[in-house]
Amino acid sequence: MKVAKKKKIDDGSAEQKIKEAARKLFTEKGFDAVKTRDIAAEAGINLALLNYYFRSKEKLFDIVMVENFEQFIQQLIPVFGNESLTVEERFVQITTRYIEMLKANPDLPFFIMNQMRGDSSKLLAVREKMTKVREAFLQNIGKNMAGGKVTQTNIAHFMMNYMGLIIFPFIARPMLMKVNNLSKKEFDDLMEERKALVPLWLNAIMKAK
Amino acid sequence: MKVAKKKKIDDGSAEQKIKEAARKLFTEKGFDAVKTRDIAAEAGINLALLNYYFRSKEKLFDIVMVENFEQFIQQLIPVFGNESLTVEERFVQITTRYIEMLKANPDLPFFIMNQMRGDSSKLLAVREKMTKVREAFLQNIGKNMAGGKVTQTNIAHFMMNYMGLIIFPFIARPMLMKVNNLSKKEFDDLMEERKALVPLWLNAIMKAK
DNA sequence: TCTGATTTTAATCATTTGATTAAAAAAGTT
DNA sequence: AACTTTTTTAATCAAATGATTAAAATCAGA
Repeated sequence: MKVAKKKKIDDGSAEQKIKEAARKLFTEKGFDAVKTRDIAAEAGINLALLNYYFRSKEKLFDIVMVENFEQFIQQLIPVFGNESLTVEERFVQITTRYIEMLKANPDLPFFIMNQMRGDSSKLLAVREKMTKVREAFLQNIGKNMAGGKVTQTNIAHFMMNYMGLIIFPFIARPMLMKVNNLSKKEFDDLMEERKALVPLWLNAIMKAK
Repeated sequence: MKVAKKKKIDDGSAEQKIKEAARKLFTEKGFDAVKTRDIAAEAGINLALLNYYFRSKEKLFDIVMVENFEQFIQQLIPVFGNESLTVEERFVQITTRYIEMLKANPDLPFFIMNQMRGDSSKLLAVREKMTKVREAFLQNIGKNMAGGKVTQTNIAHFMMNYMGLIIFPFIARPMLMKVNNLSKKEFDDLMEERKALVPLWLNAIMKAK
């Protein structure tokens, strides 16, 4: 009677476990830094299973990437298009939602920025989504702009500022936590504050000069 | 006098060429994505030379990293400490200098952020520099703050905002260029504009609410 | 020019890493 | 149970990769 009990506590299918492990590691460290054996270990499965289910490391990564891009962009469009809200309300709502999402996925922005460098061949799948985001911005910043009219330049600066205020803290999170001696909770509290502050600041920026 | 002519066009010693190639590639793509053979090829030298001069890929990377960190921080301290300038003037000058430097080294911020994640063992060499930056900020934002007094929270938010406005565009540069269809020159022109705009915006933010 | 040190090269090694294979184990069907 | 299919494993492969070595080329000083 050797393996009478056989620990089959199997939380979730192997396929699912692999995908989750891959998502965690890839998002955290990027494609090159993660080895297939790391993923197998993290998922607690045999290395061969990875190739059995996903054919290759790259295929697995692609899946993770598309999902991550979706999550990164997802939240923006619906709110921006909501006609029953004033533009200002939209920005408050977007900011709140977005920071909320980022608190749960703090490594996401860095992952995205990392992908946007490197080979753009993979980005075909997400290119149209990017365009949509730009259009959403375009239709929402017109009346708030200082001069009153929207230019190419305006839009670019605005995106940089808005995304910078929301996203940058998460990209720089490890540095900010080290430099300012912040615990994870303290960092999250700061982000919580920014839900209300960023729209305020953004308004001040647009009115400035 | 044998080798009077000898094609010794040799721009720089092999050691220098290796370091430059390494700096370029590591800064662009990170440690894992760059292979020692890539560096050798880029430098136009034999692979063994890399190990002859620098012992290992990691040693070479460490050199590049420390130099990059120096460049990243360098410019801040002297200006922040300049007593002959008003605080506002300091921010204008820092912003201008910093954007100038980043235009010449657009991949630097991403490299730095990338290093701050990952193993913090290597960061011991740059830790004190980080602390200095924080102190410099601390001594320069007091009087401009809305409430008049500086708190832990204030500093952190301020760093996020200021660095976000200056640095984030360079981190998101590939994305911003794709989404907004910007040429390299157009991007640089935007950055040029921000030299004057960021201090303005920053002021507006601090006064806001 | 000769000699010894330095620099560079080609060839090779050992490990890592992504992937495959053949077979065992488990689950499902009749 | 008998079998068929699906899932999982251990063993192994081939290529990529960081590193080393011994010898060749170059250089510096007499």
